[in-house]
Amino acid sequence: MGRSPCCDKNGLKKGPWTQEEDLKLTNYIQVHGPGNWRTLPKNAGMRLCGKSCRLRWTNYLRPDIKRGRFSFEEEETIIQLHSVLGNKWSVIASILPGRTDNEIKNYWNTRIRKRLLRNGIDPVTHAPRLDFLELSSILGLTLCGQSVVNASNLLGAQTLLNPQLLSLANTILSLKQENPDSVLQYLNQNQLCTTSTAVPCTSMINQTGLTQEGFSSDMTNLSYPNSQENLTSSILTNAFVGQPNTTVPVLSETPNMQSLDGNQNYSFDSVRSTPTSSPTPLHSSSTYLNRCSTDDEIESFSTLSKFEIPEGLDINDFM
DNA sequence: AAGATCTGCAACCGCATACCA
DNA sequence: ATGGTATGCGGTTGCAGATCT
Repeated sequence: MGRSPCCDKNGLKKGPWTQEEDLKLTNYIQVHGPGNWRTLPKNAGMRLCGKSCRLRWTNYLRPDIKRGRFSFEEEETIIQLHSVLGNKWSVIASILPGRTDNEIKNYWNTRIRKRLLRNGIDPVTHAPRLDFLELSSILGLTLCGQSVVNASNLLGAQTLLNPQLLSLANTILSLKQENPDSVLQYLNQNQLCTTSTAVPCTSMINQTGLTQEGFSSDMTNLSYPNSQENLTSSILTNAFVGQPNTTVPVLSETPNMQSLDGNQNYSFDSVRSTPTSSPTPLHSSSTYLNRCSTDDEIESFSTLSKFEIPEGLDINDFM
């Protein structure tokens, strides 16, 4: 079956949208509703590709889009869902109300991914990067007289994965394959993506088939008066990392590993991934070293363990 | 101060799949 | 069953503004 062009490209405007175009599209959709994107531009009196209109609407003009910074809870949720779902941005977006798949994808690629790498976590597998860790360990022994990482602890990293969250993700994925519309229905039914009234965790846990096993007793009585999305993300967050008996791998931080300028934050963005890592380079130029944003310095990563690279070690020498 | 480089994000591209005649 | 069309999705690109040298 041949692939047809999404639209007749001749004479169609491309590039950034103007205010007038936004207004036209918004007004048209308010009257006629979204959909029928192919004919929409013509009917709305615009010389734009229907695909472009759909993208503009879903990613920017839709009234239920939440703009602005991602909250810590949202960020944690994204990381945890990504560890289970991979690059299923649309599924992740369906669990984060008001966020679009494009926004989440961009946020992942520009912020989270880099931070994971900086903390020695492979953003694809979400496991510690053994190639780097082994190197770091060896060099730590050699250069500093101590081991930087405990490899046996690293092997326990997979225990961070909560089977309950995995089950939820599986359910969502299965539903999506059977009937994409049922995903939203499922999420709404189980109050996973509504912004209406808050519901105690116990309610949601029961409705989603999650048992209380693995949650602290405090968790089951929590309610989040401000927003349901916080509840959802917090539950997912805690479901993933909050297991009472989970052994979180701890990578020792060595105080003698400051850089010469006293900056304790090292960037590992230029470290090449393991073969199982993302084949896509973070950036072709790989020049993110020593660019720790204020945000990065302020924000803490409760689920991530940091490790440091021995002073004077130039990773590029081992590339 | 100015050019170079980096960053974040909107938008584009092309493939996959659903839908329909 | 087949083939054309519409839509969804994920990867990638381009560019404006920020930051660095």
